Amino acid sequence: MARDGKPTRKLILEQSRALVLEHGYAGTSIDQILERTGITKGAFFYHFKSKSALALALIEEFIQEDKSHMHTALNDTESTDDPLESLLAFVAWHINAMQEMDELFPGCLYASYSYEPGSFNQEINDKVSESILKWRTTFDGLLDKVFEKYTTSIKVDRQSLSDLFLSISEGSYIISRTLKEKDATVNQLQHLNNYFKLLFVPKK
Amino acid sequence: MARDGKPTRKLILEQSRALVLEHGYAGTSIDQILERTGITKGAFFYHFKSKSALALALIEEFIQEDKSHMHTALNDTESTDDPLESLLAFVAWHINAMQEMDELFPGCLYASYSYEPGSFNQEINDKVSESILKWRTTFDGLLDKVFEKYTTSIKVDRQSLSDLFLSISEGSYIISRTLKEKDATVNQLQHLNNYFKLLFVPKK
DNA sequence: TTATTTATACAGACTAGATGGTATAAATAT
DNA sequence: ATATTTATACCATCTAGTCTGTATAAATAA
Repeated sequence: MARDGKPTRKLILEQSRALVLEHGYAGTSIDQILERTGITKGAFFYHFKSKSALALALIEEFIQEDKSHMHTALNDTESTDDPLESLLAFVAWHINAMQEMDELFPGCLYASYSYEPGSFNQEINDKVSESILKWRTTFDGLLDKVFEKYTTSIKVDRQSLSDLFLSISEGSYIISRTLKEKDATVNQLQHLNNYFKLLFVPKK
Repeated sequence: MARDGKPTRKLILEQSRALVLEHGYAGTSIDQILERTGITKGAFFYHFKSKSALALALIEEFIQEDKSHMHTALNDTESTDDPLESLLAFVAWHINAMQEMDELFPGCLYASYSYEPGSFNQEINDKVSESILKWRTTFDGLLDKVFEKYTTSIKVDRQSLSDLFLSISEGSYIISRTLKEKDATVNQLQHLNNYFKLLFVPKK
């Protein structure tokens, strides 16, 4: 056959993601990508038929990784008896993952894309929405189990509780980026677990 | 004297902000701005000597508005005796402001700029950082007073507590934008106040 | 074995249009 | 009379995307 193109494709995706997170998608030119990767235009357009095809591949890869982490976290933290323990462990899993990173978190493509939706087609924007919703439904599942055995110490809005993890995560990424504070996300998510601990009390 | 240019400048800033929040800064061309405002290139470059001068003006105007809201909120909510009440009222002020909007919140320029820092010069990026820090120090002030009269029901990290408002706000904006759910921010911030209520207990 | 084919992977010049920005002269408003 | 705005032509550079050609390596056939 021919030489293996996978490393090249991987290199393009890696460097493109980094560039997009620093300049935005529209602010990232193909020439910049070529410079950063050391490949040529021919190679780039062999792997991606257009810039928007790259945008799609970037978000699809990011979504894959995101889902993968989510499932790993779910599997690693499902407790047999106590659903609150599972919930706290799930959040703690992500806290731990963040803590183990030795560099600043490079940023979330959902947020990046969401602040320039006009640069993308419907398909891409829909994928971002779906991914956000996936987080909501995942927490819905975890919280439903908690509410079977626990009640809340004060009255709260049940629905929006499912979005709090993503809210805090995304918000903390922005703080972390602008202030270049690596531990921002870890600290912020810890408060989410504090909230859960204070909020839920065993039924009866 | 001569005719007044202020309305034109205001129009440029208004429409540019909207465009930047939808396409990003790099994704917004001057031609797009001309089309949207109905003015000509001559008029644009009469008011802004370059595109980056517009970027600076946009963030400066946004920062002004942000500070103005912050001060109004502080003044409207300073309670004489109870610092916890002030804190809760300060958050509630923003919840209320969000609730009174009849359209979807168009987005935060801090977040927009922070996801394409490579498009801006140091001066602009520094202004964004400063603005984020301003929120931190503001909450530091409010929380310091709370900690004089209250203690926490569980052990928490005091420092990062000052960033939680901005974290939740920024994160909820992203959710609100992608899912086009107007009330996301209101609901998320309510959980912050819930947390504060549960966390703080009067000293002795 | 060796020559040839074939599919894949890449190189780099080239193009048409977009981009930010300039220049200029006339028109418009106060 | 002066600041503002229009209208339009223009420029250098950047942009995404195309094109033709070439290198690679495995499969095939002699």
